Amino acid sequence: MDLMIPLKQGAGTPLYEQIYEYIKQEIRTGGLRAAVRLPSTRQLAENLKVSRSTTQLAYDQLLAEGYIESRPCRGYFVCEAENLLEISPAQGEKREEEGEAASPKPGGENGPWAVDFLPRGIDLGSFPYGVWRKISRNVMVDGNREMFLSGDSQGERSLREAIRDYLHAARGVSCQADQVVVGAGSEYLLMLLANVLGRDRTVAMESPTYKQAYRVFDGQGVRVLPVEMDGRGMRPDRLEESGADIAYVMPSHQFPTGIVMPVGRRQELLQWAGRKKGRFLIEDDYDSEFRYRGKPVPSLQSMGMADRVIYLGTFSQSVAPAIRISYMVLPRKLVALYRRRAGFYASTVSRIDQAILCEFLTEGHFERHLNRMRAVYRAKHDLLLASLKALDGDFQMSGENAGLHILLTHRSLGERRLSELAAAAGVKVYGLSSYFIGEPEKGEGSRTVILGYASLTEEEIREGAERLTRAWTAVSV
Amino acid sequence: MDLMIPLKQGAGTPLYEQIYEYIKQEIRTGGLRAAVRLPSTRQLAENLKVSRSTTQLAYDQLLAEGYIESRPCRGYFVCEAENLLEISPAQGEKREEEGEAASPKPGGENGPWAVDFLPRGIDLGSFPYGVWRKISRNVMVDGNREMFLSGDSQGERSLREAIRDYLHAARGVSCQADQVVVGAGSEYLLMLLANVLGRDRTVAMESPTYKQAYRVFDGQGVRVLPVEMDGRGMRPDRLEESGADIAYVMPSHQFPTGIVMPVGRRQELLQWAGRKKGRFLIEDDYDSEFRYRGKPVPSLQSMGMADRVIYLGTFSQSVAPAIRISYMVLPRKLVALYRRRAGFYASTVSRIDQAILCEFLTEGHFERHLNRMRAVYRAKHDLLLASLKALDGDFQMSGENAGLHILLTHRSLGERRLSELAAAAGVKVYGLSSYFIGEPEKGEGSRTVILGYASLTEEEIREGAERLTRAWTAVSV
DNA sequence: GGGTATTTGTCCGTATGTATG
DNA sequence: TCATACATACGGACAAATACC
Repeated sequence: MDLMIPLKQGAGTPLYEQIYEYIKQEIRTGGLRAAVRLPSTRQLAENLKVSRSTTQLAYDQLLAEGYIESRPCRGYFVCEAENLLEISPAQGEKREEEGEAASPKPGGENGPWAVDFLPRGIDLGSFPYGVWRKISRNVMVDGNREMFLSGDSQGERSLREAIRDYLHAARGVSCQADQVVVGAGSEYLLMLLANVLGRDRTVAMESPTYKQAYRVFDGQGVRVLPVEMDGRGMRPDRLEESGADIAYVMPSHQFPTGIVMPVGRRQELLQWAGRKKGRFLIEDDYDSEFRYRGKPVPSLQSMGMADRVIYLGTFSQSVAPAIRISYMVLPRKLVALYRRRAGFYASTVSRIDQAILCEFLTEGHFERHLNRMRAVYRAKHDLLLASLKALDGDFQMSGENAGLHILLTHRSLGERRLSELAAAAGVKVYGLSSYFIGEPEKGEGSRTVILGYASLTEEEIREGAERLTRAWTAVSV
Repeated sequence: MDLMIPLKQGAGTPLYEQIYEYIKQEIRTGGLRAAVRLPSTRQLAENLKVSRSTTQLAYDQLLAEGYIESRPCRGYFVCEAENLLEISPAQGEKREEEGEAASPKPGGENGPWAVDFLPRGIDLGSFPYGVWRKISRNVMVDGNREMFLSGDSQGERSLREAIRDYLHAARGVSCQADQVVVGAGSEYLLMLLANVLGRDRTVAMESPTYKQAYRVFDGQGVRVLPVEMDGRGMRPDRLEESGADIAYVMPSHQFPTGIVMPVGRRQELLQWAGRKKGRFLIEDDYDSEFRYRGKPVPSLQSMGMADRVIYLGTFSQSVAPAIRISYMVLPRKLVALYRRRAGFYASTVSRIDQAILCEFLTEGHFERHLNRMRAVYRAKHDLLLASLKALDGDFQMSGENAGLHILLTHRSLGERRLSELAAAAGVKVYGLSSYFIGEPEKGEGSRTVILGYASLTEEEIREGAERLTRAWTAVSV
């Protein structure tokens, strides 16, 4: 006997009921004739990958309703079913439920610091643990055993489609799922890119920039050149002069300066890319999810010339760092090259995790989560700015419309001195200089510190701001 | 036979588990020697004053893990258990739950093939889904919110320690946790290695070999040279001639040839490595977990000169491909270099997944799983060999003491012809030639096909062997 | 030496405890 | 508190092997 019963875990109806319904139908429709022996509870349980008592429950119910009879030590047998009345319940639907929960929770320790304004932190207090756990449970039900087999090297199709949909809706990025590559972190994807584009390349980077990206390129043996920025981002003239054929930029919210590249500059960059064969822009759209003011900035990739832009995004910042799932969108013409040069690398992300994230996206949890986080971060952001009001005279603030950190530039004191003063007050702030590549900055950059606030509680922000105000005003005077 | 097993009712551990543990220890310590008959379930039940199903459950578990075998109507007998894994954690055993169940089950589709002897497959039928799910639930409880933050870039400390313990116990590898690097797949770790060792290197590889490793090195811009093998593995004289400074080898069970490198050859390789500064051996210990006969082969890393050996292992094969967690053990002196050149890469494995795997290891589930899988694979292996008996005259078999595939070399027909004949019979077999790097083989290698059996059911193996026998004997005559 | 009682692995239905939401 | 699902434990029925008469 081999009953193939399609089971769906977490689908409203309990497992035993699905089994019960299935067998009942089989008996009624004659698929199972009288006196036929059903599979034993053990057999069936093993076939269906459920516990024995689940099949037991189903059989019990069938037993109670007279569909089957039990002969101890022999098995369950289908009854003569002549007078089984067909009660078809009108349409009794039940069960829906959604099951949500979770509310903000304070974070943890800050090491030796009273307050640590760590950049690129994240607030996990509002993370929907419950939802994540629930999805993860659903993903791992036995019906999904193939989850444990190896999957698509480019990332699960369903996840890539979900990412495409999200990017299209939220960032205007236009692409197909086959252009999306999923990997364990942006750094890994950049390594792949080095493979795909080849190492005899020169990458232009903003300075200061996201140092990790620089390190990856450098570690991969790719030449890296810093290219001068102005208030609108990377300067196209300097880029042209540099001789680079790839430019790594963060147009929507440059890290760490927070500069938002205006449309005009974007178009200049795109023109640069289009002028010669083999030129590409790598658009790192890190933390574009968090804008508090002004119209959302369209992505470079969405401004035409999509065949020159490699779009890079991550869920480390927007979902949770531990998740370690990032993605890139390759231009059509690079997809084939990717397949040839890097397509043989098995996906670095667990298929299970991909499935969890996919459901998180498609069921709308991600959107809800982003909205929630935007509100949370905005509150912190506003609070920090308000709490630092007293520093207005001596400092210039920037990067304050988006992102998860702000920059403070003092009119005279250097970042070293600022950090020391802050440290003496038990507060850790970060100098800008460590983000420069090439020669360190002499001007404003050398008098600038970064304050990340994402991982701090409101209380910590207040306290940190207060301490900083005290520490920095005492000297400035 | 009179086993006096001290049982404690209501002591946390279930009765059947106490029985199981007791007998397992007896077998391991030699108190119960091979071929000895155990008391029958009834006898033992009566002696211990428990139900028969209690003793039954205990025996079932021992059976699944290969400690004992059952001969119907005659009794249970202790197996030859030379290479049963024993990970003895230094001290404090705890052990809570155990919860195991499930036995081999058919997989899914084979595409257009009736039977597909895919190499490097895996049988997930016996995977302890329940345990994995449960652990995963435990890991994600609210107390563990920091699981969602980013963790150690080298891999979670606790996991690295668990891996060290396992390697020490099972493979004799001696190292500290800080030498262990965890990453999303061996390929990724090889990419890191290219970073650490530098790209102006020449890597010697066996041919045929694991093609993915070759592709990674090649893609990373590292020179790769095939070095001739003989029946004992890579030839040291040819290695010396080649001018390579790194040798990638699979001593314990070369893929795909299945050659086990004898101790003498190992020492020659170690000597080669020691002769010049900067030379390293990369020991890929892929599938070393699965040996069926003969004494377990010690790892290269454990033979002294550990400072010249980079040990590489994975859980993709032994746990599940989707898990995507691999590890490498760096020589002490490379650790600092790793930190400098690749330490800034955030870990590519989700912290959550690491925690799950860690508990899977430390709670002994991995050990049990491996023992069970060894029993499962050995049964398939024996079945395949027995089913192919008729081919003995025309074929030579090799690689039959370990691993998850065997090699068949025909006395005259080429692999192309062999594959075609098999395909005509609806069976997919794999030619050896695609595993060669450099010029393709002319001799035996060109008449050899690979049959992987891990992912096949016993029924499929029987059927596949039958079809192959028909297909190949018809022509040979 | 051939039939029979016993032993044995195996399969079975059943009952109860426990964790979770 | 209840529904669901899983874990543990019990003992009966049966066919094949074996021991015994």
